[in-house]
Amino acid sequence: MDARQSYAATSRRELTKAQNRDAILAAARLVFAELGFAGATVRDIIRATPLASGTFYNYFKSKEEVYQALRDELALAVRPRLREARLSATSAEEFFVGAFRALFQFVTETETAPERFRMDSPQVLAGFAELRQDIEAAMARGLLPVTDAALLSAALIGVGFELAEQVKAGAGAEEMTRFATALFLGGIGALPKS
Amino acid sequence: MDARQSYAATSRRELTKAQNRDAILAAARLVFAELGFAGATVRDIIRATPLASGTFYNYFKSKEEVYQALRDELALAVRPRLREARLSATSAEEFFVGAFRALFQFVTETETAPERFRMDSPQVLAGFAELRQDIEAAMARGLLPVTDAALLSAALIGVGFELAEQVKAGAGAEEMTRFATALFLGGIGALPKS
Amino acid sequence: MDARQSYAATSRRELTKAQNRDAILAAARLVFAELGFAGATVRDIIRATPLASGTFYNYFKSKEEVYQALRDELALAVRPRLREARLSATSAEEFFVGAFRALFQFVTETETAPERFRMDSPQVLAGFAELRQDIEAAMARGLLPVTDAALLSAALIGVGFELAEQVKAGAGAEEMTRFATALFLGGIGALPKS
Amino acid sequence: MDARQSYAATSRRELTKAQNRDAILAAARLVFAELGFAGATVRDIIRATPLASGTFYNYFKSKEEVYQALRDELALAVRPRLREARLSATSAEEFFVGAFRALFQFVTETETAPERFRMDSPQVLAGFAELRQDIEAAMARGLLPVTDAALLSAALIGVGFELAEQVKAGAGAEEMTRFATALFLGGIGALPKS
DNA sequence: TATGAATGAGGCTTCATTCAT
DNA sequence: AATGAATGAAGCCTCATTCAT
Repeated sequence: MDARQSYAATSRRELTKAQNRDAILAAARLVFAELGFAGATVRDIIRATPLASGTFYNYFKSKEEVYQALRDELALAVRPRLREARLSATSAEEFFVGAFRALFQFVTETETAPERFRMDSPQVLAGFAELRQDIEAAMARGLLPVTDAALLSAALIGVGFELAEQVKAGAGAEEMTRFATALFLGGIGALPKS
Repeated sequence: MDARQSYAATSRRELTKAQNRDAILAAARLVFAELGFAGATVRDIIRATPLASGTFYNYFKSKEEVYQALRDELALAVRPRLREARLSATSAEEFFVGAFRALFQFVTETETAPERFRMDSPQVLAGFAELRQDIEAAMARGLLPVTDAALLSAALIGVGFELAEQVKAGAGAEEMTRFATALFLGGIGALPKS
Repeated sequence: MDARQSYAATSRRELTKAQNRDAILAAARLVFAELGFAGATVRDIIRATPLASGTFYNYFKSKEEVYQALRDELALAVRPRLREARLSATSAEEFFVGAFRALFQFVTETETAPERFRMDSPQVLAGFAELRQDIEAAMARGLLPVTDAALLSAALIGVGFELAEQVKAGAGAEEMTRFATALFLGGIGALPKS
Repeated sequence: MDARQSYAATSRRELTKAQNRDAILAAARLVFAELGFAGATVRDIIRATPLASGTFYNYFKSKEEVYQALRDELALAVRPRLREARLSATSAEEFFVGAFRALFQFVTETETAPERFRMDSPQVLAGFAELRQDIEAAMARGLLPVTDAALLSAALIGVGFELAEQVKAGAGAEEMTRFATALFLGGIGALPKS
């Protein structure tokens, strides 16, 4: 690579740097989603990019690190949206509609969203903790009836993740939002007749 | 099996054999729960027993095989109980109480019950299919209001698994049953005040 | 096993002892012939008998030992016959006819005779050395023309083993004897027209 | 390939690659020769090189594969030479001289040539079949007297391999060629006096 | 910085052999 | 002596990571 090329090369290289990182993250998303963390190999990931195996380590120190980056990326993207929706609610209905809609829309946007994998990651657990705090706050504000916040939180998470799977499988985010909201507001009697 | 027979029929050898198999299964339960299928190694499993590495293969042909055995064992144990509870219900309340109680009691009895990982195993999927059939049948019988059975099924699964985690963490099966049932029958307004 | 049976059992056991040893040897013959020493496993051998794996070690200290026993058995059986045939020869023709016939008949009798495997075993090498001595003696006696005994010996061995394969594949011992003898006595011009 | 190109085309990297592959093949040749296929371990092979265990698998997918490569390499190298020698013969003497000389010279050149082990590989069997065809063709052309081609072929193979061992042990290729040729042309009476 | 071969720890599994019954 | 499960060394191979180019 001679001197004449170096300037152009430098800027192209910077572009490439960001692109490479993204390429690896994108590939990792797919691979982890399909095989899980332990089942996926770094080779699987780089094979899904045009890069060489060594290049992987220019961007991430280890397999563990991409995994973290990926989860952080996801959690950092959803958590504020969920938070926002819950905090701005002025009624129980708004609380549920807002939270579920934010979740399901996120799932619709991101191909490989809230995975079932590794629900014990720090970011995910932090998200759960936030949910519980928000529920407690909503109870305090009189938005939600007072009950065991931990259990209500768990129920929301269960229904949220399970219906998110339906969204991933093609169901409409709005429809899922309506269903989940109705269930939490009034139980089976309130569910949309279909 | 009376005393005279028990010695001959269950020689020390056979006893050990059964104990070893159980020891491996128990260890596998723990290890798979902690690390997932791909993350777990056969060494991890045998290290959690007093046995030697080769002994593992006297009982199971491969890591896959213990995993299957574990799955089948669990699913075969819960599925009939859940089924029975749902089929014998004569009201919506009985339907939910029966099903949730069966699940949570099973979790209480079995130390390491319904894992969150690998919900895609044949036995588990079959259990999900059964649930949906039973819901449809209950709707037909007029027990449950008519709504999207797939979604109601998903919601039940989500809440069931999530509260099962609470049970594993020490919550009472009866309390969880009451909470979940109340939620499905009447939504948040019906939840026990706590 | 009570006292009444013990006498009969004792003699039956002795019978069994010899039978077991033979059963193992017979099985080993087949297995080694098919898989070679390293490729064969003790399990392969005992699976070809009605015995249990541990029993193997009541008769042979190791896999190596059966292998030795087998080879010794074979070599001890052929070597005297070959020797006898060569020493009693009074002409070149008798020398070759006698030696080849002894070899090919032995192959016919024993299903799994002179294997191609492990030609470097002590017993086999001893047999080769004997052949060479006998050739030298025959040269000294004027039976065979004087030439390099080592090479003639090698040629005999090569032809002998190769035609023995034909015998194992179904060719007649007499026909092979005629062919080999003719070749050594007069070269291709002397071979039987066919 | 001129000097300017050679540096670029054969980078140190590529050179090493070729060298490593050769190192593995050479080691495998020795190890298989000594222990046979089943007896040899991949560890044995890499221990005979300065490489690491994993490196083996950068060059060959399995133990089977090196073995095949070795076989093919040898057979592909000798077979055409043997063929050529036999097909161009215009007399029985040329037939034998040509074929034996080609074989023994090959053995001289290649350190670890025609092994005695595993004569049943496809390539080796193909070589045997070729020999037989050539013999039949030579009979048809009147070069060789008509006799059982399979048996003559077997005898040639036996003598060829056995004397090849002598060559490997230090005997001269020409001397072995003379000996073998004389034997096939005229039997023991025609052998060189020594 | 990109490359891709080299590395070697570690995974799964087989098997000769031992040993309690 | 016969049995067959237990043992653990050792085999084959994969893979995260390093390193020379």
